[in-house]
Amino acid sequence: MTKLEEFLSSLETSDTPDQVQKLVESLRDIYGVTNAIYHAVNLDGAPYAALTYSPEWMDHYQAQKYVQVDPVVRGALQHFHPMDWKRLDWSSKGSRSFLGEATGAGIGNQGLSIPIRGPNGQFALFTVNHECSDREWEVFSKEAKRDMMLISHFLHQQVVKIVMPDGPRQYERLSPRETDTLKYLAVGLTRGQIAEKLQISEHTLRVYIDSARFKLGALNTVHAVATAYSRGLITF
Amino acid sequence: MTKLEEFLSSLETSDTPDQVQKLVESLRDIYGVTNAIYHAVNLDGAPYAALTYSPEWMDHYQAQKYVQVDPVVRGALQHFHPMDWKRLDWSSKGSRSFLGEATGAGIGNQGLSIPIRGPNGQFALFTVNHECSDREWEVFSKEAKRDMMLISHFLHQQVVKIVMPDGPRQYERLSPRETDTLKYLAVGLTRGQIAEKLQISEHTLRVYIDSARFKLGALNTVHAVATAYSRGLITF
DNA sequence: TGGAAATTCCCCTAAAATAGCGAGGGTTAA
DNA sequence: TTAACCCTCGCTATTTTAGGGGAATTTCCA
Repeated sequence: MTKLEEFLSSLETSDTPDQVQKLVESLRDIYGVTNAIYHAVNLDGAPYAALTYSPEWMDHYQAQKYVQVDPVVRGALQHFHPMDWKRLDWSSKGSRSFLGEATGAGIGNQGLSIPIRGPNGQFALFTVNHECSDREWEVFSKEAKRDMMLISHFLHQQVVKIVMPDGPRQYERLSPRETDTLKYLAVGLTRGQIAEKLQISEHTLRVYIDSARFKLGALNTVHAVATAYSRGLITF
Repeated sequence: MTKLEEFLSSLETSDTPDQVQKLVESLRDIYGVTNAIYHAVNLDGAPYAALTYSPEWMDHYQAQKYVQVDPVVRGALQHFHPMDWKRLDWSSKGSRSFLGEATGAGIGNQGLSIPIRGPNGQFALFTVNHECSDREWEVFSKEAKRDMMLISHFLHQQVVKIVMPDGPRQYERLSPRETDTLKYLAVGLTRGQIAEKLQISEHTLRVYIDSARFKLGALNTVHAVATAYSRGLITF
C-alpha cells in the first residue's frame, strides 16, 4: 500500500472537522514533513483550516495580518501549479520580516504550496513544509509532488462535503439574455452600449439587470455581476 | 513505464499548439478511449481547444450554440471533482436533443470531465469519453481517474506556458484600502455603507474606487470589481 | 533623505441605478 | 389549456454613483 493510498483510505472515513485535523497530522507523519496545512479561504462564506502549526504562531500570524504580506498566499492567488517556496518572491520588506519570524516559529525552510480553486469562488491552499537541505528537499519534492496534488484535491473535496453536506446549492438559472447582460456589464460596457450590442432598447436591458439581480438575490448591479461570476454563471 | 509517465514525458516536449493536438490524440490512443478533449474557455481572453472530435461535429456544436445547453459544461462550472457523465442532469429538453445528436456523431456514451480552474479567471475542461458498457467504464474509471486528474492539470499548465510564455502578467498591486473597498463593493454594499464600515468619508472612499479602477485598467466600477475578482485580488 | 505612494478630505454636474406603474406576444412544461 | 417564464417596449420619479476637478497629510521604499 503506497503512502498515497494509505492517506486516501483514511480520508474517506473522516467526516468531522476533528477527524480532518487528525488527518492532516497523519499526513505530516506519513510523508515525514515538518508541517502540513490546509486552509480554505471561502467555504460557504466562512474560512476553514486544518494544520499542524502551533496555536501561538497562528495567533501571531493573524494579529500581524501576515496574510497580506505572506508571499505564499500572494503567489497562490496568481499561480496554478504547485509552488516551491524557493521560487517565490521574498523581496519586499514585509515578506522578509515575515520570513524571519516564520523560521523562528519552527516552520520549515522548504515548502510546497498548492492552490485549489473550486466553484462559487472557493479558494484553498494546501501546503507541506519541511526543515531540511536543498538536496533532500529536491528528492522529496520530486517523489511526492504528484501525491500532494492529488491529496490537495481530495482533501478539499472532503472538506467541502463536510462543510456543505447538501452539495452544491441549486441556484436559479439565468436566462440567456440575463447572462449576456451580466457578461457585458462585467467587461465594463454601459447600459447603452449593451442595449445596442444586443439590439434591444435600453429599457429592456434594464429589465434583464433587474431580473438577474432578483434571481441572484443581489443587492445591486455590482453585487449581481460579482455573484454571477463567483457562481460560474458567466466567464470572461 | 506507466501510461501516465508515457504521456507526461511527451508532454514536456510539446511546445506548439500542433504538438498539443498530437498529444491529445496520443492520449486517446494510450488510454484506449474514443475521444479526448481539452478546452480552455479563457486564456488571455481567447479560447483554446485540442480535441479528437470531428470538425463537422465541432461546427455543428458551435452553430447550434450547444455550449449553452451542454450539461457537461454547465456541470463543470458548478463542480470541483471529476464528473462522470452518468451523474449529470440530462433532464432538460435542450440537453436531451443535444444528447441525441452527440451519440449520433460518434461520441462515446460514457465520459469523465474534469474542470480546471486557474488564476485570472482561467477555466478549462478536460474530458475523455468512450463507447462501452457501464461495467467496462467502471473499471476504466477506477483505474484511470487519478491519472486523468493529473493529466488535466499538467496539460493545462503546458498550454498556459505555450499561450502565455511570459508567465503570469505582473499586474499592479492594489493597496489594502483599495482591496477592502472592492471587496465590500462586490458583496453589494453601497459607498455610504462602506465608508461607514471603514470609518472614512464617502469622498475618500471614492478616491479608492477611482484609483483601483485606474490600476486595473477598468472602464467603470462594475468592471473593476469583476476584474479584481478574476485576478484573485479579492475573494468572497 | 527625497520622491513616490497611500491615505484622507472637499465641490460639482451628468449619468446611471433603483423603484414603481404599465402592456403584449412567444415558448414551454405541467 | 393554463400557468410560468422569456423577450420586448413604454412612462415617471428619486436616489446614488461616476467621473471631472483640486489638495493636504503620512508612510514607505530606494
